[in-house]
Amino acid sequence: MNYWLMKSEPDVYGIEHLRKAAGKTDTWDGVRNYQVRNMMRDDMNKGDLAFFYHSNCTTPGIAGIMKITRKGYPDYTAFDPEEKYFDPKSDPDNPRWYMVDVRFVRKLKRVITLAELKEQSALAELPLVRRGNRLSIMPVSKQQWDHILSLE
DNA sequence: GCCAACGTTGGC
DNA sequence: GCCAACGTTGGC
Repeated sequence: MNYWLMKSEPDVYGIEHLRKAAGKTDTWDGVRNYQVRNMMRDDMNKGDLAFFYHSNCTTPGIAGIMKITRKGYPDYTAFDPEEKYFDPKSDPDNPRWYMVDVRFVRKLKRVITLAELKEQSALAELPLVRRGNRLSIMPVSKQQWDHILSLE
């Protein structure tokens, strides 16, 4: 089983949106980055756990935990011209973009802030805290996962 | 709102 | 295949 960190802007889609979704489950769609696409398509599996990270907001940080409930499958929002993330180059017969399904597990007792994560030498290798990193989904090692939870 | 960093696009 | 221009991300 793998661990992940997944970013979203809470003004657009935060952990409360997921908590209130039907079945507390939703699609993680709209990813239009090849590196992240590859991870969703090849490496994310049903049963994996992921941190829900709030980005581009007043206090960026980890807000909760979710579970992957469906492994990577074609992101159908890419096929719909009405969708914000429509991509005419993604062919339903040869999809360019993938998504996964996620289910709310719980909120953390408090948001573990980016500033705090940056102070942790144990997390120095986490892409999130590395300069210039732009991955919206990244792998988290078991050691990093446990360390982050110990901060809660 | 600024801007550094980085990915993508497209002309050549 | 190079690389300048452009667009996006996301912290601050």
